[in-house]
Amino acid sequence: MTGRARRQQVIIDILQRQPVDSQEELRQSLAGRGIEVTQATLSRDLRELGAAKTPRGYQLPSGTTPGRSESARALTPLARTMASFVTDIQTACNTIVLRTGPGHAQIVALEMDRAGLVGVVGCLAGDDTIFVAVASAQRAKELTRELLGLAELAGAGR
Amino acid sequence: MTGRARRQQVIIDILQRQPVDSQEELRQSLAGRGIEVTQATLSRDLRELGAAKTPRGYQLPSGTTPGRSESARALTPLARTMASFVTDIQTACNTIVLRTGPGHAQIVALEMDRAGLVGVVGCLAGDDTIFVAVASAQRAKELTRELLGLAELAGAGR
DNA sequence: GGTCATGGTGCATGATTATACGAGGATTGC
DNA sequence: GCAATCCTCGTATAATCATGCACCATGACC
Repeated sequence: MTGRARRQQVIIDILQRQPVDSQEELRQSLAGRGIEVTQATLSRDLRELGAAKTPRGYQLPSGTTPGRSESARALTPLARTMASFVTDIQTACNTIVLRTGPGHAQIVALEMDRAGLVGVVGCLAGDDTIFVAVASAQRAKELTRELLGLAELAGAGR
Repeated sequence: MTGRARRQQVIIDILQRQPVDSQEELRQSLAGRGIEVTQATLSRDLRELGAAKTPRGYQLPSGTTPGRSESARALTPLARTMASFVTDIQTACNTIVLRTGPGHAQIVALEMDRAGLVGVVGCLAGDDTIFVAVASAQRAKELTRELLGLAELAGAGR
């Protein structure tokens, strides 16, 4: 009985790393980390966390932070840039769209290019928007989660 | 008489006015406005709109706007701009690409942003080209048709 | 210790949402 | 016209989620 708080912390971590489309899927991910609970408990946890079920999986409300536990990666230039300028990230099939403040898209795109993110086919930046073409929809999903983390946005829309 | 687009506009309107906790509740609100459909249809509509089910009811993704209340759809700024500057429209999966005369892309993209088209995740304009990322390939198709109409291009794309 | 209140959980089940399938209408090409 | 196609939607049902209830553990209090 490691505790509810800890479990919810792990749930946050999982949701930020990978797309989760159902509570059953989440249950299995938790089991993989040695935490076994029923779907009913997850239903309660997700409500308490304020998680939303979107067509692209469960999303945490913005402001939810991962327990610095495992996500403690030193801040890369990309992370700093993203956290500073990116205001929103959305996925659509195999394309990721990032929004920034006016005039900042170029800077962010430059850093993304330098970072050499796996699966990224190319970036195209305007004034406040960046399109990222990704090799596959699947990879786009994953990448979006990662980028949301870097940008410290936690949840996508609203 | 494509009730679908109209219905989705009404759904957006309802979701922005009052909390809706279930599709059944939404169904009743729609019925109150004279639109009668089944829960299955709403499930599809909500997915296309990208709506998320949160502990506080259904939420629309940021950027979704109420859209012209159908009646005022006569000659919008978007329609005028599109008809004036857009020379070609093509769809690729979930991305729509519009071509304009040299230097006109920015103007058109600006109007598209203002229009708050349903399903549009973001626009990016160069000099004579505009990329539009759409939430789904399905929605991209529909939107392309609508845009072709606005641009008075008949069957340009495809 | 005994009793009570509180919080967290599983189980079973009700409520809600998603989807496979097919019908009906519109459009296109012949 | 007629067949082929594409859309949209309802029906039926599967899949998923929420919750009433009971149980157990813990801690406060007598």
